[in-house]
Amino acid sequence: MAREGPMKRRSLADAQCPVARTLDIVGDPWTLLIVRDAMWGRRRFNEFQESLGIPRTTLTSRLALLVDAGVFTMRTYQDNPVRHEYVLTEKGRSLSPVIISLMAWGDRWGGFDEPPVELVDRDDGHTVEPVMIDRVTGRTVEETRIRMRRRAESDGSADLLHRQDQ
Amino acid sequence: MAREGPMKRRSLADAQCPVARTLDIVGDPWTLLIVRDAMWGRRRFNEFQESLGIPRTTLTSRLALLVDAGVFTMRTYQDNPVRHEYVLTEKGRSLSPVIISLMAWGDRWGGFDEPPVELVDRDDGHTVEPVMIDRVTGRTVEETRIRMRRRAESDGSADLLHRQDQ
DNA sequence: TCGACTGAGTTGCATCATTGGACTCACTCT
DNA sequence: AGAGTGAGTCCAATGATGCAACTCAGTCGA
Repeated sequence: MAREGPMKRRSLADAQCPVARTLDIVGDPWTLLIVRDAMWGRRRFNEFQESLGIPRTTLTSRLALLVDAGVFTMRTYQDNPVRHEYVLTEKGRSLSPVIISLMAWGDRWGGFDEPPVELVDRDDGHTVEPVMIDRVTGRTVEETRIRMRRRAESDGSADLLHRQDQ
Repeated sequence: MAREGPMKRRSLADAQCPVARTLDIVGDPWTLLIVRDAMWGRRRFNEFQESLGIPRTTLTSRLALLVDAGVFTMRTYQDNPVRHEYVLTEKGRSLSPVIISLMAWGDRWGGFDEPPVELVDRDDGHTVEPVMIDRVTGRTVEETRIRMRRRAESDGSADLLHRQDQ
């Protein structure tokens, strides 16, 4: 039976879930590492390529997608031959909570003896301890019993992340 | 020139970066959606499959990896035929800050008119506003000028996420 | 009691994306 | 002049993803 049309990777760009839409952009194994590297200050093709060991072809397509999605801007810093660097936009910089929570999880569960990276305040040098809290109560998200509620379609509501086992 | 050895997808399981180690587990397009679904209370194969529209083969391998990584536990709720459900472990539940920051980013940049999902406190019903702060100063991560410092190897230090353009 | 259905997969195959390696092009440095 | 560099592109091979159909052990409804 002839299959018709290409088998495209599903796109979540128009999903109703904000998590899905985000993952449509950053939900592949490389993208968030590139963003992390950019936050470390890297901005050139070869810097990313060497630091990550990512295949050049993959990096090319990844960067194109990210520029397209508005996470990076391409700035030409030299013509002839044309060379550009990739700088995070405001949209890209605001991924920092994502990166930081991934880092925190890795620190806790990654099997390190001690966290290999620490965050320090650039001004006074103290060690930053990132936590996600509820701005309203000031309590951490982990200690709050959170329920997700769907707004439109007005039907769903479910408990989030508290043990549902028996 | 004969290529030798299979061309395996690179593994970041032993990377020195906690972000990389985390992405080695959850850095594919489906995994975090499965975890999100589990936080919504889903636990059975078909619940995930229908809700996500994920191919069954992919779901099978994804769940196996996640059980293997300790993010889910498999609990048999019926023998003959054997049926199990997938429940988040403590390790899995502690991915909530990741999911929540992805959601926050999607709400802000996903092009929604209004956030389609909201988080409410299950006890008193108020709308939870998740923010990532520095526990030390209480300021948000976005307003803090953060520098990353590598611990071991003791060489690296770089600014994080503040505009490096000109 | 027979047939339809369900849940949780497995099997088969087609197509897509990622890899690793080599090649290009337009300079620049020694 | 020759080597090096930065940023890619081109290619073939392999692994991952996608779709459809099949299985197997029961359960439901008529």
